[in-house]
Amino acid sequence: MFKRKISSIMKKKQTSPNISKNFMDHDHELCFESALKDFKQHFIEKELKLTPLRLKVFQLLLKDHRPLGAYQILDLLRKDGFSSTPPIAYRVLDFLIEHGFVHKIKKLNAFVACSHPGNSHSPTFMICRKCEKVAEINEKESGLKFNKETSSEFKIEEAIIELIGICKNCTKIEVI
Amino acid sequence: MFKRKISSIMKKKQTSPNISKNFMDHDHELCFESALKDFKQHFIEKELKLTPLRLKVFQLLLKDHRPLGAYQILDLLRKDGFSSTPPIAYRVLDFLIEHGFVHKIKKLNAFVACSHPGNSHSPTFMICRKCEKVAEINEKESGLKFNKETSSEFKIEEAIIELIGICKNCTKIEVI
DNA sequence: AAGTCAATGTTATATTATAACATTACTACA
DNA sequence: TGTAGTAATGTTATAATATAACATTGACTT
Ligand SMILES: [Zn+2]
Ligand SMILES: [Zn+2]
Ligand SMILES: [Zn+2]
Ligand SMILES: [Zn+2]
Repeated sequence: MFKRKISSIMKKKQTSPNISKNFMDHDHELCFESALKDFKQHFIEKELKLTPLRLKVFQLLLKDHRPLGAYQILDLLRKDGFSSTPPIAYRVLDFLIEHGFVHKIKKLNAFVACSHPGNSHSPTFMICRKCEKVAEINEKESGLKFNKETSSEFKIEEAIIELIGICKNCTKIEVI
Repeated sequence: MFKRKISSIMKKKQTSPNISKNFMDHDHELCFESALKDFKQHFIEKELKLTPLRLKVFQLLLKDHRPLGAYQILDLLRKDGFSSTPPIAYRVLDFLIEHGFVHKIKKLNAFVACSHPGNSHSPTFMICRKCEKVAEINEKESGLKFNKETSSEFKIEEAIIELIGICKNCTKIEVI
């Protein structure tokens, strides 16, 4: 009976994927460390060079699920003693984007750490205009699909999908 | 029997919406004039002021289903004797966007004439990276939907959806 | 040690967009 | 008919975002 209860909880967790974790209270220290570990692991697997600059930029982007603009990143780099002219940020960001560790949010001209690094993918972003946090959901989670018509008419190579609105947490706060 | 044939043709036209007309050969003069007529009609209905500048910018955007950047528009305006400092273009574009006559393509930092003016909507764009033309499809045509999970987790107010790829016409050309 | 190469640093500039204020030209109505 | 109000356009300056081109560094190779 006890076991059953646990398994029921487990099941509930699985069927309700935590797609908006980023917006809600969560153990962000754990979240941060886990993402960082993943990041480092991918560098090893792909035999990429993890330099202090690349690490620093990724850590900055992991801070709080809020995207950072290139010039915000430069300011933060300056504080840490790195060089801080525009190409520094853009080059590192290009590298991290190319290898799937970072995405650019077109709506904001800003950058976020990828939530599913390693796999190339066409992510969908939810952008809360209130708390300004961003969550990335993958294709399966979003339930997003184009109909046969569309796919037969146009060979899709890349999809930019950004949803702007209000997150669950900010809705909750609004009601109070 | 003759009537029947016609209605069958009509039906075929309806069930196969011409969502990628913009990419294919078509009577663009008709396309242009029809869009322009619509545009003018909406100005009357909404009691907006159709100035020479607004008309000119919209006409420029109707030219060939290719988006134009603000500074491209300014160059074209200059040739027509209009003033051509940045705020001129951005203000007119803001106005046209606000009233649903124009959209901005984030991927390209460029602007296109709306294909379904009058109705506020969250359009989906198909952007051909080869011929650089753009087609707008509405929600029903795209068959795009988010699952219940997503909509319960996040209150969507605006959706930016841009599909980059190769259009039907450019695919055809590639094969040849 | 000299050569190679990727990463970072530096300088300059391109591209996209907005702020702030001035002028024009149409409307209202005194 | 003049003048106050207002929306549109014009002007000047500058902000924000991004890239080109070349120099330096430092690790690794031979
Ligand atoms: Zn977190
Ligand atoms: Zn929020
Ligand atoms: Zn046309
Ligand atoms: Zn094409």
